[in-house]
Amino acid sequence: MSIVTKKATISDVAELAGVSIKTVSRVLNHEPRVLPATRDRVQAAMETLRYRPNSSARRLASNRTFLLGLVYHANSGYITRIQNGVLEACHAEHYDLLIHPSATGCSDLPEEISQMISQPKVDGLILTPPVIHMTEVMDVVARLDAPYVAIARASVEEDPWSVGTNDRQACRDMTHHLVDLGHRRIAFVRGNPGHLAMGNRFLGFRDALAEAGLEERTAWTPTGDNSFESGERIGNALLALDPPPTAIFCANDHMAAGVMTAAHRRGVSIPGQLSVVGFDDIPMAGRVWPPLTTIRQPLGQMARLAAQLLIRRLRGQDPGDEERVISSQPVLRESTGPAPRD
Amino acid sequence: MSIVTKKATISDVAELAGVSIKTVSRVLNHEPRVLPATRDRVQAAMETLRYRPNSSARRLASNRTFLLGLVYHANSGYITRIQNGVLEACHAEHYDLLIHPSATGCSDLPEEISQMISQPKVDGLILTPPVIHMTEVMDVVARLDAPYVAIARASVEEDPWSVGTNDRQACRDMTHHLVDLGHRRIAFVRGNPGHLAMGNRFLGFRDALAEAGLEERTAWTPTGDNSFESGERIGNALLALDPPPTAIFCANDHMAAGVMTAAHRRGVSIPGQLSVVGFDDIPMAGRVWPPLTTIRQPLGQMARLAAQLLIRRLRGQDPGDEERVISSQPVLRESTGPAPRD
DNA sequence: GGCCCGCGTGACAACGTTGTCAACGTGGCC
DNA sequence: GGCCACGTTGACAACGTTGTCACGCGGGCC
Repeated sequence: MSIVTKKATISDVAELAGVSIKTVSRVLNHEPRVLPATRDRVQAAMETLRYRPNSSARRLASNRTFLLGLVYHANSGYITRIQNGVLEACHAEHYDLLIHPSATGCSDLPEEISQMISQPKVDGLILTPPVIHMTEVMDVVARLDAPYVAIARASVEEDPWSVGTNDRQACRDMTHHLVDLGHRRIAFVRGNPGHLAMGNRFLGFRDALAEAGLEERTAWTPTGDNSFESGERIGNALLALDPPPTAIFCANDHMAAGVMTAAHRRGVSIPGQLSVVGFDDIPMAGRVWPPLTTIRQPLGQMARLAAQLLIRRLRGQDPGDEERVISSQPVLRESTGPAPRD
Repeated sequence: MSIVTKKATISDVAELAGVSIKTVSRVLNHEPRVLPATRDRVQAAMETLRYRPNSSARRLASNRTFLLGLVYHANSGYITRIQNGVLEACHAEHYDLLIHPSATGCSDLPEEISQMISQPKVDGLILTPPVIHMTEVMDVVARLDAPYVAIARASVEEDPWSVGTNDRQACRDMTHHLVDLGHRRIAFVRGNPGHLAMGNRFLGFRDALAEAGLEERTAWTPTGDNSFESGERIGNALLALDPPPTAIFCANDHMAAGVMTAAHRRGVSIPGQLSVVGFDDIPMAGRVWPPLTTIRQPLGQMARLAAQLLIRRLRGQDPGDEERVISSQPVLRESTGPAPRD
């Protein structure tokens, strides 16, 4: 028995199984025209020799890379969950993942993407906000006819190669929940204007406001930039109003955390004097004080589905009729409560 | 002028530059024996044709992958910063990154790593805690003689292919800071026992305690598992003691956040009645209430250095004499203050 | 019975680079 | 002047797979 076994190659397998190299290749690639008996013999031989296909050779010969590219903004904060979801799907389909963060103000992103596709370094791209809202990027993708799937683009209806969530409906429901708790002075901190899913969240808020017969005031719908800092700044401004809102709904959790910090600094008690709501359910949401009521965006599921869709696309299949909108669910914690009596 | 230009290949460049394919290859790989004039001509030709080397062909011919593998635990929470640091270094050296999360209880990690190396899918591995503390994993790595660099292994001295931080010294300093604030009843929440860097943090705490002439009590040095939940549980237990500690130093920020939540629930004011300190400076640390005093672990820098080291290793070079211990720095925020008078 | 078609298989040429080795020219040294 | 060493270059064969096409064989159809 040999201690050092040289790496088995496809022709070793072919020889042992008594077939040609090509037939082994067919088995490897699950091609249909192979006799079951032959297939078994080949598979047994692969097992015996512990054969693993050489990915570099496959890449060169097939002109594919078996890699998906994940393009995201370097400090998005959500990336871990997305990445994990994508990896699950990749693993199941024997793809690997190449990750490509884009730094802020990195003007060469289109060029870099162009190279990833045409080099080729990846077979397809998974695009996340805010990258999907950068027109230069989407132009390049379209020009190269690069296979992609977008996560959390504005509307899933317009682009069959995208997955999203029901931002609008979820925010409408949550707003009604606040109304039911007795709140009448409800503020909404809007997110980054370029980010279309954020726009949908605001629309859901307005839907509910209109349905509840509440007036929408400009002073109560300020716009942040999705950051904690903007939340803190805007929270301060809102709480300085007279009368101040009794509930502040933020388009994401980071801004909600900022609002909570502003409230704490001003000695405003949560939820006694002020209810705060976020969106996303980032890991931090349940770990701040008080635990934040929010809406859980199923990023992991969305990402997994996105990767599956992309692989379908790479195989030349249809998007399929699977639901591409995955519901976000309310998570009621302790940052919300009945409206204070005036 | 052609709209659709077929992808330029190395022989196109060779033809245009009037040299052989091999010479172009030499220029591409920065081999020394090329006349400057020739080099310039080739580079000009590459520029003209917008030539990009085909990574699949390079991989096959050179038996390298130009990929580094990042192995980490799926819900480590620190991964984003590490990943970004690694990517910076990769980008500079024209490497790409393959990420490989390991789920809890995934017993096949050794097998998967073995395949990554021998397939080959990656040229080398960057290993992070807790993976570096799994003996089965490290056995496989050693057996395959796989090039790797470890991040935050126990001691950098023992393994030249590792980077770390000064956990012990930083914790010693922070403990002295608490003593200077007048604290005498200081608890320390220890981290996951298998995680050696966590052990060093505790040692630093003990150093300072001894230096300050304070007694170490078993009841005040409980052990958690690095999670928020364990921090909350242990915080509750510590605050139920009589007398309770006036300061709680946690081996990481997640547990510190748990302790803060326990304190809030019991109506214990921070920092009025209790000072809380963490370690890591995760993004959340500055965004909880009150903002957490902690120690910033330079994960990004460590990761960048790790990737650079790995690439050196892949080139057959020495580790070099660059400092492989990057200092963690105290970050004084609002969760710490003078000890309450009894 | 001849024809055609489809299934299972194999021979052979790609794929675009890098590694090996040999060839060439130039200059220094005996 | 002949020889060797060295710096520069090229011809050619790898690298391990997949794509293309052709082949043989059996069965159904007229």
